[in-house]
Amino acid sequence: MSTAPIRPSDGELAILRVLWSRGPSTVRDVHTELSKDRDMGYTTVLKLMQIMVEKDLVARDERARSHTYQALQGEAETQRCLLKELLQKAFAGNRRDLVLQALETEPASAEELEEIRKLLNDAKGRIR
Amino acid sequence: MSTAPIRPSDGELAILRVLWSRGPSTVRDVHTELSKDRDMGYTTVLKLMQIMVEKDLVARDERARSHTYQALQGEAETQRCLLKELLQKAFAGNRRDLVLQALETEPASAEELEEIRKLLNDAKGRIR
DNA sequence: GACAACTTACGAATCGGTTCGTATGTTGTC
DNA sequence: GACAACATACGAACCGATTCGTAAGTTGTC
Repeated sequence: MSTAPIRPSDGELAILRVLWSRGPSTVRDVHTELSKDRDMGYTTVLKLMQIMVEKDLVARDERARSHTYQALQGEAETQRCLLKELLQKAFAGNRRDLVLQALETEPASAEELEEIRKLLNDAKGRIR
Repeated sequence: MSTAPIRPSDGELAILRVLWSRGPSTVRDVHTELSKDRDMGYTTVLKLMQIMVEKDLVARDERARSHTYQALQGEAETQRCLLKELLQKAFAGNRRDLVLQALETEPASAEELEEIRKLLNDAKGRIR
C-alpha cells in the first residue's frame, strides 16, 4: 500500500491545489496561477516546491530545462488528512459535531442541503 | 455584536478545550488536565495562557493568588471559525465536498449516518 | 522568622514555515 | 560570442508558535 498522506503546510497546500487542477506544471505555471490571488516572488514558489520534492509531496521531472512537478498525493486523500486532524484537535473526534458546524458555517441554501442529503443516502448504501 | 472569533493556534486550542469542559480554571488545573495526554512543563502552559490573555482569547481573574482563566469565545464559534478556514484553504469553499470527505474519513457506522441525516433534516427546517 | 511549596513574570532558545536576494547555469537571438 | 531572458540552487533573515529555565514574589507551617 501507499504511505499515509503527508500533511501539507498552507503554502504547500496552495501549490498542490494548482497542481491538482492544472496537472503537471512548471514553477512558472504555478507562480503565475498563485499570483492572481496573493503576490509572492517567483523564487519563493520555487523554494517551496523544492522542499515539497524532499517531503515527497510532489515529483519532479527534470528532463526539460523547466522542470515539471506533479502532485504525489490526491486531493481527496489530502482533504481527508486535514479534516481528520481538525476533527481530533477541535472536535474531540466527534464527526457529528463537525458536520453540524460545517452546515452552520453560513446559512446553507436549500439546494445545497438537498445535495448533501443525497450524498448521505449514497453513503448509507455503501455500508454493510 | 461581538467581534469575529480569533483563530487559536494548536496549543491555544488545547487549552481552550480544557476551559470549555471545566469552566474557569487555574493554570494548575489546565496543566494537570493536559498532562494526561502530552507532557509539557507547567510554565509552558502558563506562558501560553498569558499570551492568550493578550489575544483576548481568555479573561483572567487576578483576585485570588492563583489566577483563574475563562474562555472568551465559545466552542461552536471557534469550531466554525477553524472549519471555515479549512473550507477555504483545502476545499475551495465547497461545503459539499467537505461533508463528503468528513463522512469518508473512516467508514461511518449506520447509527452515525442516521444521526447526521436527522441533523440535516433539522437544518432544512431552519431555512426559508 | 526561616523554610518549603507554590505562584507569576519574563527572557531566550528552538523550530517549522515563509520569503527573498543573490549566485550560477542554460538557452536563444542578434 | 555577446547579450537578454529565464531557469535552478541555496543561504539567510524573519515570523509566529512553543518550550522552558530562572528570577522574584506570596503563602502557610514549624
